Amino acid sequence: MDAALTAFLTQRPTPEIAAALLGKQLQLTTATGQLTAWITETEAYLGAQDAGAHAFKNHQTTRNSALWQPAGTIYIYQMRTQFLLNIVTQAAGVPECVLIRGIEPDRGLAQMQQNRSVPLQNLTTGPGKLMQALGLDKTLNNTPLTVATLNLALTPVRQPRHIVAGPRVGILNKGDWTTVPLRYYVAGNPFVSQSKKRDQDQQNHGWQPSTISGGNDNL
DNA sequence: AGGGTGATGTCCT
DNA sequence: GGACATCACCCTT
Repeated sequence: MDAALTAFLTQRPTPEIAAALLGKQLQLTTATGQLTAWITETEAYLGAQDAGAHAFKNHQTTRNSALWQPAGTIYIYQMRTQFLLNIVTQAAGVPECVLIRGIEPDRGLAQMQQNRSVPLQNLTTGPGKLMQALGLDKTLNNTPLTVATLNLALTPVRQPRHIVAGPRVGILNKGDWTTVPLRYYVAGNPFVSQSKKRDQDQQNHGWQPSTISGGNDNL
C-alpha cells in the first residue's frame, strides 16, 4: 500500500476521512481504458461500537472479514441485487470503513453509460448505481487499493465549496446511531443520491471553480 | 407509496 | 432448516 494513502486513511478519525474523501478521485483500469470519477458522497461506519455497521460488536463473518484488514483494503458486499463499495480505514484489526455513495464521472463516461444505460442524471447517484456504472462486482472484495485495478488517487483533487453532514441512509431503529451525522456530500453536486434538482449547482456542481480546471472531457 | 428482487447473517425452532 | 432483517434499485400505482 502506498505510504501517503495509508497515512490519509489512518491519521485521523474515520468521519474526518469520509469528509476528506469528497473531491478525491477513483480510478479504475479496464480492458477498454481508464474510468475516473470524483467522489461526491460518503458515509462513515465506526466499527464495533456502531449499531449501523457490519462490524457491530466486532462480529466477524465470511462477508465482512475485509473490515479487519489494513487501511486501503476494498470491502465490497452485496445488498439485494446490488454491490456496495467501501474503503477500509484505520489500523488492521480496527473494523472501520467509508461507504462510497456517489461519484461524478470524469474520464470514460461513454463506457460507464454502456455499463448502465440510463440518463446521466441517474447514472452514479447511489452506491449500487455507481458500481453498475463502473462494471464492478464482488471480485475486488478484500483486495488492497493500488494492487487492484481500482485505485484511490489523492491528486488530482477537487475542492467542495461546502460539505453537508446528515444522518446515514437506511439506518433504522439503531438508537443514537440512526441520527448521528456520518453522511457527507458535496452541497449542490448533482451526483449525490436523493438530491433534488432545485438544490443542484448546474454551473460548478458544488466544486470550488478554481479546482475544476481541465481534465474533464466528458461533462 | 408500495411491491419484487434474492445474498448473507442472525435468531430461532 | 426456516423466518426475518438488511448501508438499493426498479417498476408500477
